Amino acid sequence: MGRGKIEIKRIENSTNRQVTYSKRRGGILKKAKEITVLCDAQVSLVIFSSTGKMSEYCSPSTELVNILDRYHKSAGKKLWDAKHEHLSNELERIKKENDSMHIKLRHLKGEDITSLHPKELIPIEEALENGLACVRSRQMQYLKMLKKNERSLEEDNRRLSYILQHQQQLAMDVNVREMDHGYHQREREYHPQMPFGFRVQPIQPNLHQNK
Amino acid sequence: MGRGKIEIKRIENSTNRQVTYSKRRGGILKKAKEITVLCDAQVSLVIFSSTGKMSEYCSPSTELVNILDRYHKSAGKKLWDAKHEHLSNELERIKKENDSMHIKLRHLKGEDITSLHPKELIPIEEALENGLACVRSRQMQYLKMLKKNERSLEEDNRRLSYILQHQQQLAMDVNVREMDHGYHQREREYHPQMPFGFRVQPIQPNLHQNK
DNA sequence: AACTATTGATAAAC
DNA sequence: TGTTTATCAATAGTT
Repeated sequence: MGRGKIEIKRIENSTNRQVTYSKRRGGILKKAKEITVLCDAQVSLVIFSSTGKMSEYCSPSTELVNILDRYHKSAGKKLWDAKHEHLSNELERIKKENDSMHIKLRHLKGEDITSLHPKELIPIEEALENGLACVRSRQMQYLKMLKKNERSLEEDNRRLSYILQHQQQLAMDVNVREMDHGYHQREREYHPQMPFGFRVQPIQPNLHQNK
Repeated sequence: MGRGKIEIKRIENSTNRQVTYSKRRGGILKKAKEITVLCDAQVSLVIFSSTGKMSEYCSPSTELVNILDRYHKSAGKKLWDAKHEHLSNELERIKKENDSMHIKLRHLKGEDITSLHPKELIPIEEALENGLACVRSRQMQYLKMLKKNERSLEEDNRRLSYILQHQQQLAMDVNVREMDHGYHQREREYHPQMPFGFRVQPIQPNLHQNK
Protein backbone atom coordinates (compact mmCIF):
# COMPACT_ATOMS: atom_id res chain seq x y z
CA MET A 1 0.00 0.00 0.00
CA GLY A 2 1.97 2.84 -1.25
CA ARG A 3 3.55 4.12 -4.39
CA GLY A 4 5.11 0.76 -4.85
CA LYS A 5 5.29 -2.69 -3.27
CA ILE A 6 8.02 -3.14 -0.66
CA GLU A 7 9.73 -6.29 0.46
CA ILE A 8 9.27 -7.11 4.14
CA LYS A 9 12.89 -6.85 5.22
CA ARG A 10 14.88 -4.39 7.26
CA ILE A 11 14.89 -0.89 5.69
CA GLU A 12 18.57 -0.04 5.39
CA ASN A 13 18.12 3.71 4.95
CA SER A 14 18.01 5.02 8.48
CA THR A 15 15.82 8.04 7.73
CA ASN A 16 13.37 5.97 5.73
CA ARG A 17 13.27 3.39 8.47
CA GLN A 18 12.49 6.04 11.04
CA VAL A 19 9.72 7.55 8.90
CA THR A 20 8.18 4.20 8.10
CA TYR A 21 8.34 3.30 11.80
CA SER A 22 6.44 6.44 12.67
CA LYS A 23 3.74 5.86 10.11
CA ARG A 24 3.28 2.17 10.81
CA ARG A 25 3.37 2.63 14.56
CA GLY A 26 0.46 5.04 14.22
CA GLY A 27 -1.31 2.52 12.06
CA ILE A 28 -0.93 -0.35 14.53
CA LEU A 29 -1.99 1.78 17.47
CA LYS A 30 -5.07 2.88 15.55
CA LYS A 31 -5.91 -0.71 14.62
CA ALA A 32 -5.45 -1.79 18.22
CA LYS A 33 -7.86 0.87 19.40
CA GLU A 34 -10.34 -0.04 16.67
CA ILE A 35 -10.40 -3.75 17.46
CA THR A 36 -11.03 -3.06 21.13
CA VAL A 37 -14.01 -0.88 20.26
CA LEU A 38 -15.42 -2.92 17.38
CA CYS A 39 -15.04 -6.37 18.93
CA ASP A 40 -14.67 -5.47 22.57
CA ALA A 41 -11.37 -7.22 22.83
CA GLN A 42 -8.63 -6.47 25.32
CA VAL A 43 -5.33 -5.44 23.87
CA SER A 44 -1.94 -4.75 25.33
CA LEU A 45 0.59 -3.38 22.92
CA VAL A 46 4.11 -2.23 23.71
CA ILE A 47 6.46 -1.09 20.96
CA PHE A 48 10.08 -0.02 21.18
CA SER A 49 11.62 1.71 18.20
CA SER A 50 15.16 0.84 17.20
CA THR A 51 16.22 4.06 18.94
CA GLY A 52 14.65 2.80 22.19
CA LYS A 53 11.63 5.05 22.30
CA MET A 54 8.58 3.36 23.70
CA SER A 55 4.94 3.54 22.66
CA GLU A 56 2.15 1.63 24.30
CA TYR A 57 -1.51 0.97 24.10
CA CYS A 58 -3.72 -0.78 26.57
CA SER A 59 -7.45 -1.27 26.25
CA PRO A 60 -9.45 1.28 28.23
CA SER A 61 -10.48 0.45 31.81
CA THR A 62 -7.82 -2.23 31.88
CA GLU A 63 -4.46 -2.24 33.53
CA LEU A 64 -1.53 -3.80 31.76
CA VAL A 65 -1.03 -5.94 34.85
CA ASN A 66 -4.48 -7.45 34.49
CA ILE A 67 -3.85 -8.35 30.88
CA LEU A 68 -0.52 -9.84 31.80
CA ASP A 69 -2.17 -11.74 34.62
CA ARG A 70 -4.60 -13.21 32.13
CA TYR A 71 -1.65 -13.93 29.87
CA HIS A 72 0.05 -15.59 32.79
CA LYS A 73 -2.91 -17.90 33.24
CA SER A 74 -3.73 -18.49 29.56
CA ALA A 75 -0.23 -19.07 28.30
CA GLY A 76 0.89 -20.80 31.49
CA LYS A 77 4.19 -19.04 31.05
CA LYS A 78 6.14 -17.75 33.97
CA LEU A 79 6.16 -13.99 33.84
CA TRP A 80 6.60 -13.17 37.50
CA ASP A 81 8.47 -16.14 38.86
CA ALA A 82 11.81 -15.23 37.36
CA LYS A 83 11.57 -11.77 38.88
CA HIS A 84 10.68 -13.19 42.27
CA GLU A 85 12.65 -16.36 42.24
CA HIS A 86 14.68 -15.32 45.22
CA LEU A 87 11.64 -14.42 47.27
CA SER A 88 9.84 -17.55 46.17
CA ASN A 89 12.75 -19.74 47.17
CA GLU A 90 13.02 -18.06 50.54
CA LEU A 91 9.30 -18.53 51.07
CA GLU A 92 9.51 -22.19 50.12
CA ARG A 93 12.45 -22.79 52.45
CA ILE A 94 10.77 -21.14 55.39
CA LYS A 95 7.50 -22.94 54.74
CA LYS A 96 9.34 -26.25 54.95
CA GLU A 97 11.08 -25.20 58.15
CA ASN A 98 7.69 -24.17 59.45
CA ASP A 99 6.08 -27.50 58.68
CA SER A 100 8.92 -29.39 60.27
CA MET A 101 8.70 -27.31 63.45
CA HIS A 102 4.95 -27.71 63.46
CA ILE A 103 5.32 -31.48 63.44
CA LYS A 104 7.96 -31.40 66.17
CA LEU A 105 5.74 -29.22 68.33
CA ARG A 106 2.79 -31.55 67.87
CA HIS A 107 4.92 -34.54 68.76
CA LEU A 108 6.17 -32.85 71.92
CA LYS A 109 2.58 -32.13 72.83
CA GLY A 110 1.83 -35.81 72.41
CA GLU A 111 -0.20 -35.33 69.23
CA ASP A 112 0.11 -37.46 66.08
CA ILE A 113 2.38 -39.93 67.82
CA THR A 114 0.32 -43.04 67.04
CA SER A 115 1.92 -43.11 63.61
CA LEU A 116 5.44 -42.99 65.04
CA HIS A 117 7.73 -45.95 65.41
CA PRO A 118 8.52 -46.75 69.06
CA LYS A 119 12.16 -45.96 68.37
CA GLU A 120 11.14 -42.44 67.36
CA LEU A 121 9.35 -42.01 70.67
CA ILE A 122 12.58 -42.34 72.64
CA PRO A 123 14.17 -38.97 71.69
CA ILE A 124 10.81 -37.27 72.18
CA GLU A 125 10.48 -38.78 75.63
CA GLU A 126 14.02 -37.73 76.47
CA ALA A 127 13.40 -34.19 75.26
CA LEU A 128 10.24 -33.98 77.33
CA GLU A 129 11.96 -35.33 80.44
CA ASN A 130 14.84 -32.95 79.95
CA GLY A 131 12.51 -30.01 79.38
CA LEU A 132 10.47 -30.91 82.44
CA ALA A 133 13.65 -31.19 84.51
CA CYS A 134 14.77 -27.76 83.35
CA VAL A 135 11.42 -26.15 84.01
CA ARG A 136 11.18 -27.69 87.47
CA SER A 137 14.75 -26.78 88.31
CA ARG A 138 13.92 -23.22 87.35
CA GLN A 139 10.81 -23.34 89.50
CA MET A 140 12.82 -24.68 92.45
CA GLN A 141 15.33 -21.91 91.91
CA TYR A 142 12.50 -19.41 92.09
CA LEU A 143 11.02 -21.04 95.18
CA LYS A 144 14.39 -20.91 96.94
CA MET A 145 14.66 -17.26 96.07
CA LEU A 146 11.23 -16.62 97.50
CA LYS A 147 12.15 -18.48 100.69
CA LYS A 148 15.38 -16.55 100.96
CA ASN A 149 13.56 -13.27 100.54
CA GLU A 150 11.00 -14.36 103.08
CA ARG A 151 13.72 -15.20 105.60
CA SER A 152 15.44 -11.91 104.91
CA LEU A 153 12.20 -10.01 105.42
CA GLU A 154 11.48 -11.89 108.60
CA GLU A 155 14.92 -11.02 109.90
CA ASP A 156 14.43 -7.36 108.99
CA ASN A 157 11.14 -7.53 110.74
CA ARG A 158 12.69 -8.91 113.88
CA ARG A 159 15.40 -6.26 113.88
CA LEU A 160 12.96 -3.47 113.28
CA SER A 161 10.72 -4.73 116.05
CA TYR A 162 13.75 -4.90 118.30
CA ILE A 163 14.78 -1.36 117.51
CA LEU A 164 11.26 -0.13 117.96
CA GLN A 165 10.95 -1.87 121.27
CA HIS A 166 14.36 -0.59 122.36
CA GLN A 167 13.53 2.98 121.44
CA GLN A 168 10.18 2.79 123.16
CA GLN A 169 12.01 1.57 126.26
CA LEU A 170 14.50 4.45 126.01
CA ALA A 171 11.68 6.93 125.58
CA MET A 172 10.01 5.57 128.63
CA ASP A 173 13.27 5.74 130.61
CA VAL A 174 13.75 9.34 129.56
CA ASN A 175 10.25 10.21 130.58
CA VAL A 176 10.80 8.55 133.89
CA ARG A 177 14.10 10.39 134.44
CA GLU A 178 12.58 13.69 133.35
CA MET A 179 9.80 13.17 135.75
CA ASP A 180 12.34 12.19 138.51
CA HIS A 181 15.10 14.81 137.98
CA GLY A 182 13.70 17.42 135.61
CA TYR A 183 14.99 18.33 132.09
CA HIS A 184 18.60 17.41 131.09
CA GLN A 185 19.92 18.77 127.80
CA ARG A 186 22.70 16.18 127.34
CA GLU A 187 20.32 13.25 127.61
CA ARG A 188 18.21 14.47 124.62
CA GLU A 189 21.17 14.88 122.26
CA TYR A 190 22.80 11.58 123.06
CA HIS A 191 21.52 8.52 121.11
CA PRO A 192 22.89 5.21 122.27
CA GLN A 193 24.55 3.07 119.64
CA MET A 194 22.37 0.49 117.90
CA PRO A 195 23.37 -3.10 118.72
CA PHE A 196 24.22 -3.81 114.97
CA GLY A 197 24.71 -1.80 111.79
CA PHE A 198 21.01 -1.57 110.96
CA ARG A 199 19.67 -0.31 107.69
CA VAL A 200 16.22 0.97 108.35
CA GLN A 201 14.94 0.48 104.76
CA PRO A 202 13.64 -3.10 104.38
CA ILE A 203 15.88 -5.14 102.12
CA GLN A 204 14.54 -7.44 99.39
CA PRO A 205 17.70 -8.80 97.78
CA ASN A 206 17.47 -10.04 94.17
CA LEU A 207 13.71 -9.72 94.01
CA HIS A 208 14.00 -7.45 90.98
CA GLN A 209 15.55 -10.29 89.07
CA ASN A 210 12.29 -12.20 89.09
CA LYS A 211 9.90 -9.68 87.61
CA MET B 1 -11.68 -0.62 3.79
CA GLY B 2 -14.35 -2.94 2.69
CA ARG B 3 -17.60 -2.91 0.86
CA GLY B 4 -18.59 0.09 2.86
CA LYS B 5 -17.29 2.44 5.49
CA ILE B 6 -18.03 1.34 9.06
CA GLU B 7 -18.37 3.39 12.18
CA ILE B 8 -15.83 2.58 14.89
CA LYS B 9 -18.23 1.38 17.55
CA ARG B 10 -19.06 -1.98 19.03
CA ILE B 11 -20.44 -4.40 16.43
CA GLU B 12 -23.72 -5.56 17.91
CA ASN B 13 -24.19 -8.64 15.70
CA SER B 14 -22.29 -11.33 17.56
CA THR B 15 -21.36 -13.35 14.49
CA ASN B 16 -20.19 -10.30 12.61
CA ARG B 17 -18.18 -9.20 15.61
CA GLN B 18 -16.49 -12.58 15.80
CA VAL B 19 -15.65 -12.56 12.09
CA THR B 20 -14.34 -9.02 12.16
CA TYR B 21 -12.28 -9.86 15.22
CA SER B 22 -10.66 -12.78 13.42
CA LYS B 23 -9.80 -10.73 10.37
CA ARG B 24 -8.53 -7.69 12.21
CA ARG B 25 -6.57 -9.74 14.68
CA GLY B 26 -4.77 -11.34 11.75
CA GLY B 27 -4.16 -7.88 10.33
CA ILE B 28 -2.68 -6.47 13.52
CA LEU B 29 -0.46 -9.49 14.05
CA LYS B 30 0.79 -9.16 10.49
CA LYS B 31 1.48 -5.46 10.95
CA ALA B 32 3.28 -6.14 14.21
CA LYS B 33 5.52 -8.67 12.52
CA GLU B 34 6.15 -6.32 9.61
CA ILE B 35 7.18 -3.36 11.75
CA THR B 36 9.66 -5.48 13.68
CA VAL B 37 11.27 -6.60 10.44
CA LEU B 38 11.11 -3.35 8.52
CA CYS B 39 12.16 -1.02 11.31
CA ASP B 40 13.76 -3.48 13.72
CA ALA B 41 11.44 -2.49 16.49
CA GLN B 42 10.52 -4.65 19.45
CA VAL B 43 6.87 -5.41 19.84
CA SER B 44 4.83 -7.16 22.47
CA LEU B 45 1.21 -7.68 21.58
CA VAL B 46 -1.35 -9.56 23.65
CA ILE B 47 -4.97 -9.71 22.55
CA PHE B 48 -7.95 -11.29 24.28
CA SER B 49 -11.12 -11.74 22.29
CA SER B 50 -14.45 -11.05 23.97
CA THR B 51 -14.78 -14.81 24.37
CA GLY B 52 -11.52 -14.90 26.32
CA LYS B 53 -9.33 -16.52 23.70
CA MET B 54 -5.80 -15.16 23.72
CA SER B 55 -3.44 -14.33 20.87
CA GLU B 56 0.03 -12.95 21.27
CA TYR B 57 2.97 -11.76 19.35
CA CYS B 58 6.41 -10.96 20.59
CA SER B 59 9.33 -9.86 18.48
CA PRO B 60 11.72 -12.70 17.61
CA SER B 61 14.66 -13.38 19.88
CA THR B 62 12.94 -11.45 22.63
CA GLU B 63 11.11 -12.66 25.66
CA LEU B 64 7.96 -10.90 26.76
CA VAL B 65 9.64 -10.46 30.14
CA ASN B 66 12.44 -8.45 28.57
CA ILE B 67 10.01 -6.14 26.82
CA LEU B 68 8.06 -5.72 30.02
CA ASP B 69 11.29 -5.02 31.87
CA ARG B 70 12.06 -2.27 29.39
CA TYR B 71 8.49 -1.09 29.78
CA HIS B 72 8.97 -1.10 33.52
CA LYS B 73 11.98 1.14 33.19
CA SER B 74 10.72 3.38 30.39
CA ALA B 75 7.23 4.00 31.72
CA GLY B 76 8.32 3.97 35.35
CA LYS B 77 5.08 2.19 36.10
CA LYS B 78 4.75 -0.42 38.77
CA LEU B 79 4.40 -3.76 37.07
CA TRP B 80 6.05 -6.11 39.51
CA ASP B 81 5.65 -4.25 42.75
CA ALA B 82 2.15 -5.50 43.52
CA LYS B 83 3.25 -9.08 43.04
CA HIS B 84 6.39 -8.38 44.97
CA GLU B 85 4.50 -6.89 47.86
CA HIS B 86 2.22 -9.87 48.14
CA LEU B 87 5.16 -12.25 48.29
CA SER B 88 6.93 -10.05 50.81
CA ASN B 89 3.91 -9.93 53.10
CA GLU B 90 3.52 -13.67 52.92
CA LEU B 91 7.19 -14.09 53.75
CA GLU B 92 6.92 -11.73 56.68
CA ARG B 93 3.86 -13.49 58.05
CA ILE B 94 5.46 -16.92 57.84
CA LYS B 95 8.70 -15.66 59.36
CA LYS B 96 6.79 -14.43 62.39
CA GLU B 97 4.97 -17.72 62.70
CA ASN B 98 8.35 -19.40 62.44
CA ASP B 99 9.90 -17.31 65.18
CA SER B 100 6.97 -17.90 67.49
CA MET B 101 7.17 -21.65 66.99
CA HIS B 102 10.92 -21.54 67.43
CA ILE B 103 10.52 -19.89 70.81
CA LYS B 104 7.82 -22.33 71.87
CA LEU B 105 10.03 -25.24 70.89
CA ARG B 106 12.98 -23.86 72.84
CA HIS B 107 10.82 -23.32 75.89
CA LEU B 108 9.53 -26.87 75.72
CA LYS B 109 13.13 -28.05 75.52
CA GLY B 110 13.84 -26.07 78.65
CA GLU B 111 15.94 -23.45 76.89
CA ASP B 112 15.65 -19.70 77.40
CA ILE B 113 13.35 -20.14 80.37
CA THR B 114 15.40 -18.08 82.82
CA SER B 115 13.85 -14.96 81.33
CA LEU B 116 10.33 -16.25 81.84
CA HIS B 117 8.04 -15.25 84.65
CA PRO B 118 7.22 -18.18 86.95
CA LYS B 119 3.58 -17.87 85.90
CA GLU B 120 4.62 -18.50 82.31
CA LEU B 121 6.35 -21.69 83.39
CA ILE B 122 3.09 -23.29 84.51
CA PRO B 123 1.54 -23.91 81.06
CA ILE B 124 4.90 -25.11 79.77
CA GLU B 125 5.18 -27.55 82.61
CA GLU B 126 1.64 -28.74 82.02
CA ALA B 127 2.27 -29.21 78.29
CA LEU B 128 5.42 -31.19 79.05
CA GLU B 129 3.64 -33.39 81.58
CA ASN B 130 0.81 -33.96 79.20
CA GLY B 131 3.16 -34.76 76.33
CA LEU B 132 5.15 -37.13 78.49
CA ALA B 133 1.97 -38.85 79.60
CA CYS B 134 0.89 -39.30 75.98
CA VAL B 135 4.26 -40.61 74.88
CA ARG B 136 4.47 -43.03 77.77
CA SER B 137 0.91 -44.20 77.27
CA ARG B 138 1.82 -44.92 73.67
CA GLN B 139 4.92 -46.79 74.79
CA MET B 140 2.89 -48.82 77.25
CA GLN B 141 0.45 -49.64 74.50
CA TYR B 142 3.33 -50.86 72.39
CA LEU B 143 4.79 -52.86 75.26
CA LYS B 144 1.47 -54.55 75.88
CA MET B 145 1.28 -55.45 72.26
CA LEU B 146 4.77 -56.93 72.40
CA LYS B 147 3.86 -58.93 75.51
CA LYS B 148 0.73 -60.17 73.85
CA ASN B 149 2.66 -61.27 70.79
CA GLU B 150 5.24 -62.91 73.00
CA ARG B 151 2.58 -64.87 74.84
CA SER B 152 0.98 -65.85 71.57
CA LEU B 153 4.33 -67.04 70.21
CA GLU B 154 5.06 -68.97 73.38
CA GLU B 155 1.73 -70.67 73.13
CA ASP B 156 2.37 -71.56 69.49
CA ASN B 157 5.73 -72.86 70.55
CA ARG B 158 4.23 -75.07 73.20
CA ARG B 159 1.68 -76.46 70.79
CA LEU B 160 4.26 -77.13 68.12
CA SER B 161 6.56 -78.84 70.60
CA TYR B 162 3.66 -80.94 71.79
CA ILE B 163 2.77 -81.99 68.26
CA LEU B 164 6.38 -82.75 67.45
CA GLN B 165 6.80 -84.81 70.57
CA HIS B 166 3.55 -86.59 69.92
CA GLN B 167 4.52 -87.47 66.35
CA GLN B 168 7.95 -88.63 67.39
CA GLN B 169 6.24 -90.86 69.92
CA LEU B 170 3.92 -92.21 67.22
CA ALA B 171 6.86 -92.81 64.88
CA MET B 172 8.65 -94.72 67.60
CA ASP B 173 5.54 -96.74 68.36
CA VAL B 174 5.17 -97.63 64.68
CA ASN B 175 8.80 -98.65 64.49
CA VAL B 176 8.38 -100.80 67.53
CA ARG B 177 5.24 -102.45 66.13
CA GLU B 178 6.88 -102.99 62.75
CA MET B 179 9.80 -104.59 64.43
CA ASP B 180 7.43 -106.67 66.61
CA HIS B 181 4.78 -107.66 64.05
CA GLY B 182 6.09 -106.77 60.63
CA TYR B 183 4.62 -104.26 58.14
CA HIS B 184 0.93 -103.23 58.47
CA GLN B 185 -0.58 -101.17 55.69
CA ARG B 186 -3.48 -99.75 57.73
CA GLU B 187 -1.26 -98.37 60.46
CA ARG B 188 0.73 -96.25 58.00
CA GLU B 189 -2.33 -94.58 56.46
CA TYR B 190 -4.07 -93.85 59.70
CA HIS B 191 -3.14 -90.59 61.44
CA PRO B 192 -4.59 -90.17 64.90
CA GLN B 193 -6.54 -86.93 65.48
CA MET B 194 -4.69 -84.02 67.04
CA PRO B 195 -5.83 -83.18 70.56
CA PHE B 196 -6.99 -79.68 69.44
CA GLY B 197 -7.66 -77.89 66.14
CA PHE B 198 -4.00 -76.96 65.62
CA ARG B 199 -2.84 -74.61 62.96
CA VAL B 200 0.70 -75.57 62.12
CA GLN B 201 1.66 -72.14 60.74
CA PRO B 202 2.86 -70.00 63.67
CA ILE B 203 0.45 -67.19 64.40
CA GLN B 204 1.66 -63.69 65.16
CA PRO B 205 -1.54 -61.73 65.67
CA ASN B 206 -1.44 -57.96 65.19
CA LEU B 207 2.32 -57.79 64.70
CA HIS B 208 1.86 -56.14 61.31
CA GLN B 209 0.08 -53.28 63.02
CA ASN B 210 3.27 -52.22 64.73
CA LYS B 211 5.67 -51.95 61.81
C1' DA C 1 4.75 17.29 7.60
C1' DA C 2 1.56 17.12 3.47
C1' DC C 3 0.33 14.87 -0.81
C1' DT C 4 -1.06 11.08 -3.78
C1' DA C 5 -0.57 6.94 -6.34
C1' DT C 6 -0.68 2.53 -5.11
C1' DT C 7 -0.93 -1.45 -2.35
C1' DG C 8 -3.05 -3.74 1.49
C1' DA C 9 -6.84 -4.68 4.58
C1' DT C 10 -11.27 -5.91 5.12
C1' DA C 11 -16.82 -5.65 5.10
C1' DA C 12 -20.17 -7.86 2.95
C1' DA C 13 -21.70 -11.65 0.37
C1' DC C 14 -21.33 -16.34 -0.72
C1' DT D 1 -14.22 -21.36 8.51
C1' DG D 2 -12.59 -20.02 3.74
C1' DT D 3 -12.97 -17.50 -0.69
C1' DT D 4 -14.30 -13.66 -3.42
C1' DT D 5 -14.81 -8.92 -4.51
C1' DA D 6 -15.75 -4.19 -4.11
C1' DT D 7 -14.34 -0.65 -1.40
C1' DC D 8 -11.93 1.86 2.02
C1' DA D 9 -7.57 2.66 4.67
C1' DA D 10 -2.72 2.67 5.14
C1' DT D 11 1.32 4.04 3.53
C1' DA D 12 5.78 4.37 0.19
C1' DG D 13 7.65 7.52 -2.34
C1' DT D 14 7.59 12.20 -3.58
C1' DT D 15 7.31 17.15 -2.72
